[in-house]
Amino acid sequence: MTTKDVGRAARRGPYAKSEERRRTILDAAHEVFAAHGYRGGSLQDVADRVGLSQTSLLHYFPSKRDLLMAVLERRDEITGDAFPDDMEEGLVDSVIRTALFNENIPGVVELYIVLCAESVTDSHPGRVYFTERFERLRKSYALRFAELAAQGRLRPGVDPDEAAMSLVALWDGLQTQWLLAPDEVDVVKGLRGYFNLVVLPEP
Amino acid sequence: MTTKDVGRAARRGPYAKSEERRRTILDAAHEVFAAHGYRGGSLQDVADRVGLSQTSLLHYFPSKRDLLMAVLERRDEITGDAFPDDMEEGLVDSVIRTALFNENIPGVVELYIVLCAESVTDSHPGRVYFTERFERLRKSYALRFAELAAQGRLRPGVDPDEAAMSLVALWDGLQTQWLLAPDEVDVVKGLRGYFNLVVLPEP
DNA sequence: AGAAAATTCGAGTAACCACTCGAATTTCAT
DNA sequence: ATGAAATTCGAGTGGTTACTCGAATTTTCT
Repeated sequence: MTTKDVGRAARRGPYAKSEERRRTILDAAHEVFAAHGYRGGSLQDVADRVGLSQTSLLHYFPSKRDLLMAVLERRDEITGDAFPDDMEEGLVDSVIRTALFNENIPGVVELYIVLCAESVTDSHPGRVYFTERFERLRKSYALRFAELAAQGRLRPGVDPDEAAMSLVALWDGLQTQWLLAPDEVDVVKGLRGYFNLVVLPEP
Repeated sequence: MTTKDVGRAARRGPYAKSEERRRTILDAAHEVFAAHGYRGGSLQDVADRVGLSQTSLLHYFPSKRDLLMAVLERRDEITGDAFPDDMEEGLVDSVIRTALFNENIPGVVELYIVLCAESVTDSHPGRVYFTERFERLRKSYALRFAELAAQGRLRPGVDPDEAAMSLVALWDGLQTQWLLAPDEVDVVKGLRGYFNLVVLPEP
């Protein structure tokens, strides 16, 4: 007996392919929620894409809400959102690089934009996630802007907290417009324009 | 016979209370779509709020899609969105005034933010509305920024088109964050900050 | 090999969805 | 007042939803 033998319960871990299954399910759910939103997307649709019965899907994620939360967590892993504090890179370069990268993954952007706005509706399971995410982002960016200010590289009169809030807002808003009119809206251009206004060139 | 008498068809207009009914239905639908989104909101919910059967509701708006379109049209009427070109007032004052007004009507803002993002999903009936709205807004603001530029009141190096795009994006993004954290986010403050960066004070 | 746990699924549930149909009731111009 | 149109609704229709249950199958550990 390798496990605690209380009674006869011999707990066994998940089987070999389990983790991979979970990942393919999450990828499918990512697509579905991006294309139809949380309320508009169905478990059946997700199951079909994986080639699994809906019942089996529910074996891995016991409810639709759980599936959504797992998708959001996975999104953080993919985009490395959990570690935005790579202090090696400057704020500006970091943001622009990410924005450039996002141009190649409209699906991820779509998921984010769609679920974010949907989460402000009544009792949406993603609400806490996005509220906390925004708080975290604002704090993180405010810190970076404050550092720039300490180096005299922030335009006088600009408040780091306000700049952080505005940067997040601008970025999201640009992405929304970009999704609706990819040929007319340039996210990176908009962000560069804002940085040019707010942060001064190195001395 | 006051009408064309082809055959015996005697068309009669809607009854007296019809228009008022339509308006109360639209108000209820506005609430429902704001609270649950288009896909998440149900005709039954709307009908219940009006105190009408679902069938009667469908007499006024023959489909859910029609109801949504009517709600969006009504939104334009309420906010006077159809006439953004009140040239008497400056761009800055006009935007700030509207933003201040919006603080008192979170429901209208919520409807806008929720449906806008939802409209980027597959075959959403509101997609055309929002795409065109953004185009119109960008063009209108670009014109106003260009006017400021002609007066030497636009910061050198700022492109009017880009400023218009960014203003719309910033505004929407701020509203989203405001809905999720009303006490921490100040839409007007953010907009003022942007204007301070972009437009120069009068000579 | 044997047994238990993990995985799969078919069938079903109860609720809800947008929408239709046919018929009753109310309004209103004549 | 009367007849036709506008309005209302009850009762369905076919479909989908998330989710449950019980049982069969597959994997893995001993």
